[in-house]
Amino acid sequence: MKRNSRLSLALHTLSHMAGEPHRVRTSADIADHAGTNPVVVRRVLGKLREAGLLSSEKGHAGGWRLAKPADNITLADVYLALDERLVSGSSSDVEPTLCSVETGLQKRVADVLNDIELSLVERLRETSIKDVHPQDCGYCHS
Amino acid sequence: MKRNSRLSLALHTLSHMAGEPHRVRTSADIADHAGTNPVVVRRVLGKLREAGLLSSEKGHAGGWRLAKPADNITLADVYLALDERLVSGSSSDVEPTLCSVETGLQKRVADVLNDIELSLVERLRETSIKDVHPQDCGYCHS
DNA sequence: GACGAATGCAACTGCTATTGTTACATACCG
DNA sequence: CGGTATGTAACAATAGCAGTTGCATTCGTC
Repeated sequence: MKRNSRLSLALHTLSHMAGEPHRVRTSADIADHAGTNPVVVRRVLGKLREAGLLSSEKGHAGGWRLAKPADNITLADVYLALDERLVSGSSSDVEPTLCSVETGLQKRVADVLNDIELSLVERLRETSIKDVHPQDCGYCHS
Repeated sequence: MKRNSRLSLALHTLSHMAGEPHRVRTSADIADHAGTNPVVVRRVLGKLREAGLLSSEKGHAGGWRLAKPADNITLADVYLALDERLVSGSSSDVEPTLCSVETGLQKRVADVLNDIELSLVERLRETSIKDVHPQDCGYCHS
């Protein structure tokens, strides 16, 4: 696949599910549609389940389903569920070997990047999974 | 270094330069302060020079300098100069093997991510390098 | 209870991007 | 000319991630 594949795969799958919320999908089905592997699907979707966005069931008639209404799942939920930190790296990785000017500056740069990160999340919160799903999708009986 | 090192290094260096705009710095100096390698510095700063944010001079008294006033360089300029595309991957990488429903959905997801990317750049345009530099920096005679 | 079908999970393999490093050509200034 | 800087190419080392295989577990159905 390509860059940003986790986020892309998650959005793709969720948007697909938004069309037919009651249908249960297996990771094999999802993997086929997304052009990837069932295990990869389970890895990504597992994170979404931990965040309460999806529910999964084992066994014969098992599979994946939305755990909340599609218009109640925002892109921010997905983004945060995947532990994506696009702008700012994980915090508290300051290198103590630098002089005081540098550590101050590094902290300032990190603060700025954190602000950007927060803005990004706020922006993501404005769009829901339902918004992602094509309005004129003739294949779904939503 | 860590994640987002290019952007981090660029902001760090530019913010440092914003304090003393006239001082010429060698890539060795910058590398020392940033805890990395002169060649890495030249790689990253080269991109910024291509974008017209920095100027460099070879030879004995050479080095790097701001090419524009610090308050005229925004984070968006830096971000775009580095060819960073955090949210949306490079466009037009659709896989033609999928059915029409999937390609439509993929295009929709890509469109949404592109919108987010644009929002991010707009947000970045609101902050300048001068804003990043600490206001109370006693080491700089700005 | 046995069997099939699904998730859950761990381990391993490649691939790719990025950083770090070395080496060398080039340019500028005294 | 010599010293000092950038510019650039080539390579090694690393890290993250997709992909894959294998197996345990769980649930429904026969």
